[in-house]
Amino acid sequence: MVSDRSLEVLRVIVQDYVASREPVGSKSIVDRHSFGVSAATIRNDMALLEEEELITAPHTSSGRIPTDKGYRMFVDHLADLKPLTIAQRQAIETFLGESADLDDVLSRTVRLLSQLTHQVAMVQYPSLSQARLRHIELVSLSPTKLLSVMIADTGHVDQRVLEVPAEVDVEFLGELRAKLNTALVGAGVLEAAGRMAGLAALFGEGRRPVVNAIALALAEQVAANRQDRLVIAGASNLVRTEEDFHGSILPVLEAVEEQVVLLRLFSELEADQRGVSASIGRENAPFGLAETSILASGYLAQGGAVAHLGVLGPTRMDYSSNMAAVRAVARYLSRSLGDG
Amino acid sequence: MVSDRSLEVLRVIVQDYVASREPVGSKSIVDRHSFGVSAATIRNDMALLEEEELITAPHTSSGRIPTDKGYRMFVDHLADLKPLTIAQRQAIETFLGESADLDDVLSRTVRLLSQLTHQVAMVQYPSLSQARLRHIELVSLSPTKLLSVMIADTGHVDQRVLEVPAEVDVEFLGELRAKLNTALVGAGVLEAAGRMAGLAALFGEGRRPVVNAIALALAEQVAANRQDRLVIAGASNLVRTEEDFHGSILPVLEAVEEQVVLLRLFSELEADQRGVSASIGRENAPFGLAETSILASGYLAQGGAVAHLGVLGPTRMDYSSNMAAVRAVARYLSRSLGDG
DNA sequence: ATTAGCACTCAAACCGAGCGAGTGCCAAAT
DNA sequence: ATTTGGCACTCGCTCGGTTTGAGTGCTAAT
Repeated sequence: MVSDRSLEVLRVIVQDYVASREPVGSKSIVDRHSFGVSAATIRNDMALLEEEELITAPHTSSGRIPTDKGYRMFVDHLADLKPLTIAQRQAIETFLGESADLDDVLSRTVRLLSQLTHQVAMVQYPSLSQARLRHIELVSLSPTKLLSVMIADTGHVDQRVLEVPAEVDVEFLGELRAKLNTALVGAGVLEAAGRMAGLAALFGEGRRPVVNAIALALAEQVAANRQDRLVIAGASNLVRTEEDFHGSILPVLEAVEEQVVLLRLFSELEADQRGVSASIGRENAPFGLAETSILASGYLAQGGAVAHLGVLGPTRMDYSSNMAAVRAVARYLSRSLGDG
Repeated sequence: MVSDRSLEVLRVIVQDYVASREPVGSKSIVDRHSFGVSAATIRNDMALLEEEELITAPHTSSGRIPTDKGYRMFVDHLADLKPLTIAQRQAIETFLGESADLDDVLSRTVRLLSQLTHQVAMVQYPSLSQARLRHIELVSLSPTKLLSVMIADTGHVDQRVLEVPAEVDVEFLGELRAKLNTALVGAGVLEAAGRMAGLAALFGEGRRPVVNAIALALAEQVAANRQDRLVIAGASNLVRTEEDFHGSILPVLEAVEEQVVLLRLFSELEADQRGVSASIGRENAPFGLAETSILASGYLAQGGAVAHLGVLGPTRMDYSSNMAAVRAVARYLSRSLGDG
C-alpha cells in the first residue's frame, strides 16, 4: 500500500523532475525538502512507488522519473493549482480588456494563453450547433455569382461565393434577401437547413430552379459551418521544449497543423471538479501523441454555446501552473463573451 | 578569372550538396559527373571558386559547400527551373480546380505549395489598397452594438463589432445603411476613409454625434484592413529540415508566427526575368533569418490587385524545383483569380 | 593547362579507464 | 514494524588517446 509519505515523495519527484529535467534521486530529495527522514527511507518509498508503476528508472542505477500513471496521480490528487502571479493577472486584463470582433477576441486569447503557459495554445470557435441565424446578406458579385454572408447571434460571420445557374437582377436579389431573412432569421442552424427546402414555394414558377440552387448552396454552407475550427498559437514553444520529446516533434507539429486530431481530443475530454481536464502522455497514444499532454477547459460563449480551450505540450510540463492558467483564461473569456 | 568549367563545377557542387547534405570533394565530383578531367584539375577550379568566395571548406581538409554568394550565383546564372512532374501538375489541377471563396482558394493554395516544395509556404492576401468597396452591411447586435460587414470587389469580406454611443433603432439603421452605401460604394479604400468625414452632414442634427462615431469606427476598420495578411502552411517542414539550420529553428518559427517580418521581406523582393525572386541566407540577416532563403513571386488577383506568394526554407534547399513550383502555383493562381 | 603522386590535415569514430550519482540490500537501531 | 547507516555494485558520462579515411595543397612531370 502506498503510504501518505510515499505520495508526498511522488509529488516532489514530479515537481523536481519538471523543474530540473533530470531524474531525481533519494539524496537530492532529502537535500531539497525537509522530510525528516533519511535517504534510505525515501529509497524504500521509491521502491514502493516503482512497484505501483508510478515512477520508473531510466537506467538501472539512476534517479527516478514519473511515469504517465504518476503524472495522472499527480494531477488528480496531488496538484494544487498555483495561483497566477500579479503580472499574469495584469497580462490577462490588458490583453483581453478591450472587446471587439469574435475573431479578434479569440486570437488575442490564444496568444495570451500561449504566453502564459509557454505551450501551444488552442481555442475552439464556439459551436454553431446552438447558434441562431441573425441575418443573411446576399451581394451580387457578377450576374451569375453571389456572395452570401451569414451572421449568427454568436458573432460568427461566414461568407461564401455562390454560383447560380441564371442571372440574378437587383430586384430579384432584393426579393430573395427579404424572403430568406423572414424565413430563416431566428432559426437554429439545424432548422435553417430544413426550412431551406420549402423556400422555392414562396417564389414564382420561373424562379424556382434558381431559388432551389441557391437554397442548396446555402444549406451546404450552413452544414459546412457546423464543423468546428481552432485558433492556434505558440507552435514555436514546441521546439523550445523539444528535448522533452524522446522522439521527434514532427508528428506533434503535424497534428497541430492538421487540427482534426486536436478537435477530437477536445471533444472527448471531460472536465474534473476544478473545471480543467487533462489527457496525459500515452492516453493520447491512439492519436499519435504519446509524449504529449493536453489540458483543456470549457468556456461559455454568446447564445449559451459552449466550446473548449486549452494547451498542448510535452508530458513533462508544469501542470500546476498551466492548469491554473487554462482555468483563469477560460473563466475570463466566458465572462467577456458570455450573455451575462 | 572564373572559367566556364569552374562555374560548371560550382553548379554540381550546389546540386550535390543540396542532394546529399554533405560537403562535396573533388573525387566524388569526377565520379558522379563526366567532366573528362582529373580530380586534380577539379581541385584547381575549386581553389579558384574559393578565391572568389563562392564555395568554402567547413574544415581545413574536407569537401566544399557553397557560400551564400555561391547560391546567389547559382540561382542567378546557373539554375534552370526543373519542370514540374506530371504528378505535380495534376496535384495543382485537383487542388485548385474547384473555385470558391477567396479564403478557401488561398488556404488550398498555400497547402498545395507547401506540399510541392516541402517547405513553409506563404500566400499574401491581395492588397486592399487597390480594392473598391462593393457593399457595406450594418447589422444590429444589441441596441448599442452594430456589426459592420465590408465587402470589397476583390472578394474580401471584413467584419467588425462597433460600439455606438446611443441606441440605434431599425429605421435609423436602414437610413445609415442606405446613405453609407450610396456614399461609399465604388470608392477605393483610401477615398472611402476620406468620404467618411463628410458623412454626418447628410443626417439630421440630432444624429450627428452617433453618425460621427460610426464613421470614425468604419474609417478605422478600413485603415486596419489595409495592412496585409498572410496565410501560412507547412511549418512542420521546418523541423523536417532542422539539421540544415546551424543554430536553432526557434527564431525562424517565431518569425513565421509573427508574420510581420515575412511581410516586410515580401515587400522588398523584386522579381527577376523568370518571375521568381530569391533572397538568400545572409541577405535576410537583418531580419534574423540568416540561414533561410525565401523564394517569392507575384500573382494577380481580382481588381488588378497584386500580391505575393512564396516559400521559406533553409539556405540549403532545392532552388531549381522550388522556384519552378512557386512560379507554377503563382501562374495558376493568377489564372484562377484574375479578372480575365 | 593538366595530371599523377605524395605528404599532410583534421573531423569523426572507436576504445578503455576512471568517476560519481544513485541504487539495492542487509543488519543494526529505534 | 519502521527506520537507518553502511557498503558493494551498476552504469551512464566524461575525457584522453588512437585510428581511420576522405580530402586537400603542393610539386614535378607531361
